[in-house]
Amino acid sequence: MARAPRQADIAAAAGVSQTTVSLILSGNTDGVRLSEGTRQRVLDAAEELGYVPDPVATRLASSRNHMLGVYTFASAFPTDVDGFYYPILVGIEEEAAALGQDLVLFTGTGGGQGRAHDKTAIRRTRVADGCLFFGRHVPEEPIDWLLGGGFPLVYIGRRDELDGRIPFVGVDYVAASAAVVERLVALGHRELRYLREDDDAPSSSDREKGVLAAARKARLAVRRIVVRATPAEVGTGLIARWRAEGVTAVVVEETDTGELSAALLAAVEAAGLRTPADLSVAVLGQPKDRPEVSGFEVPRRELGRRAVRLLVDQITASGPRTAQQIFLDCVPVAGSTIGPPG
Amino acid sequence: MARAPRQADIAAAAGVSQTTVSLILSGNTDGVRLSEGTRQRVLDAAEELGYVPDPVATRLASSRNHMLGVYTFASAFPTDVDGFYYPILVGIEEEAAALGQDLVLFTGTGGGQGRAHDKTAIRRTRVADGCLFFGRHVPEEPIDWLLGGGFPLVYIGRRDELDGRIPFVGVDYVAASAAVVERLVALGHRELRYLREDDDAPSSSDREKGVLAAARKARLAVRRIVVRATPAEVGTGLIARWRAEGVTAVVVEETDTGELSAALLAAVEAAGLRTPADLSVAVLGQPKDRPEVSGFEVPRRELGRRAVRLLVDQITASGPRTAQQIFLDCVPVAGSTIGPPG
DNA sequence: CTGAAAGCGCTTACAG
DNA sequence: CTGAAAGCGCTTACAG
Repeated sequence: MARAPRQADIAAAAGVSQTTVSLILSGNTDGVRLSEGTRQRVLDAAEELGYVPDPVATRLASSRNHMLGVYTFASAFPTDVDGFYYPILVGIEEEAAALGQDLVLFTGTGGGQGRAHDKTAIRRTRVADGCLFFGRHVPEEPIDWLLGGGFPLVYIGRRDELDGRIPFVGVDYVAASAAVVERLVALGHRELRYLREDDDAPSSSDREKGVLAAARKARLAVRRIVVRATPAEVGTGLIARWRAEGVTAVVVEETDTGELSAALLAAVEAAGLRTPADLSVAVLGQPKDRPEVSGFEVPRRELGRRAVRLLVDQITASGPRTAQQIFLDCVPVAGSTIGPPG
Repeated sequence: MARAPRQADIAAAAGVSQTTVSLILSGNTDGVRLSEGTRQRVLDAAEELGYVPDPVATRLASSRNHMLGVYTFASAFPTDVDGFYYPILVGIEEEAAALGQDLVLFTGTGGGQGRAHDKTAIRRTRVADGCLFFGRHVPEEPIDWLLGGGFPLVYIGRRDELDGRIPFVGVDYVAASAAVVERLVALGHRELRYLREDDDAPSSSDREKGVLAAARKARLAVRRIVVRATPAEVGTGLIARWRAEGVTAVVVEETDTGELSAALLAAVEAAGLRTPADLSVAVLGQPKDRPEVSGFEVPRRELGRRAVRLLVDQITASGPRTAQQIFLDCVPVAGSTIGPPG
């Protein structure tokens, strides 16, 4: 195959030095004056030869290649929870395109022999100018290593590992969850439950925090509010017990799989209850294809866009960067599954 | 922060040359013998200093960067037809991971001022070792340019532009469509229609070819079989006319948007007809979330996987490459919307 | 068995 | 206004 043209080839064609080609093509004309004729000759030759800068060489020499990494700890295109991550990716692509950045998807996690493999794969992200990360956990060592080396990175989702030094764009689940409980309280509910999965991701504990804060503020009995369960454990038995306890409203978390909220809604139906007449149900998030369910909408697309912007900010920032942590607000969804206690 | 250690630092610490360090660390010991003592000293020093190879430099020096480009003419993460492209991307990612390749998503098309922009953006794909393309059209000039330069590329979907020199992985719509018609004929249908969009993409004309071939072979009257229509034109009026003409079965193409098949199924229902009792309906493809519809399944995930494999083959092939064109078979979906003519 | 040297394709001082 | 040179951190012939 014919080799890709280099700056040297353009230089030969235009009768100038390779340095001049570099200066002209990179637009790096600070304090440098070049004759318009030379400029045009070089640009024409570049066009003629179909020149495309080699990003690897560019990067080695200057440390900018207009590529943003996207590191997902599982799969960038998950087959099970596609509905959840997809909008984030859409946002990332939109904003990257708008800012003239290409995206590098690191697939390294596929081979997967655990931690050791992660380490190598994560370090590979350095081929890009910076990298977006998402996943439920933070592999502290390699991330610390990247951070220590001044490598720009942004997490999607709140993270408090590494002494809060990880920049991220997260969702304000605390406020959104509290707002849902406040609405229920305003409707007159006094006995409610918060159903969550038994997994301590920040998004889960933030929701719990919001729920409890709002409950305390309304002086509700808080002791029995939080109920941890797997989707399999959610059935008519649980519903019956709650009814016996005088529960009039249930709030359930929505995770990436959406299984818990689906299980609850199914159990309520199986128990022959109507919402909100017999029981108010709100989801902390928005279940797929169920716009009638009360809760809130996570701004996923915006999450992707903001993460890209924060990352590019970091890359182009000149001074020492301070960890930036951004929270986005959720949009309340009125829905029709909550109402005054029956 | 202290600069990340380089091979030179290890060399200094171990009292050897940088070359030796490179040889030992890269395990590149073909025909080279190193004393075990030196080896151990170098490895210890590397460990001690926390050495990690710089991926950028490694790639510059070894001229392969293990990155595959993915060029979509619209958006890699489309917001409207996500269900269609997503499985292809899943397949691409899976196979890329299996082969140790990262993916570069070229987002350049977002800025979009038509052809000129395409050209630049497409040329940029050369930053990767090779590139996958998909989209309904082929921008001949830049693709020809890439091909001429020996740049490895693979299209997803059959292409016959550029004198058939474009390597691709396509779907055998001809055979799959013919098989559907053969099934209908075997059931006893003699008067059928093929409903297609008014757009001449290869995937549409291939379907038509298969339908007509099977119809001719069964000696059906072929003149009125093909009906071109937009989704908006498909309503109860059309159904009524077909009924009046004695039509007992309708075959409809499934495109990326799925609008045409959805419109037909809706019209049939609106006309108060049952399938297959009153009318047999088959879709050439598989409508989303309607597993009961008869037709065939396009192996989209496999399409992605095979495209990646073909691309990597091209990249690693040493001799002159010949254009490779691969067709994948569809999987018939029995479904329950076709039966003997009522 | 190991080192000096050239080169991957760029950028960036530094000289003219 | 433009060029020669060094350097980014590696790999890979080529000498000893």
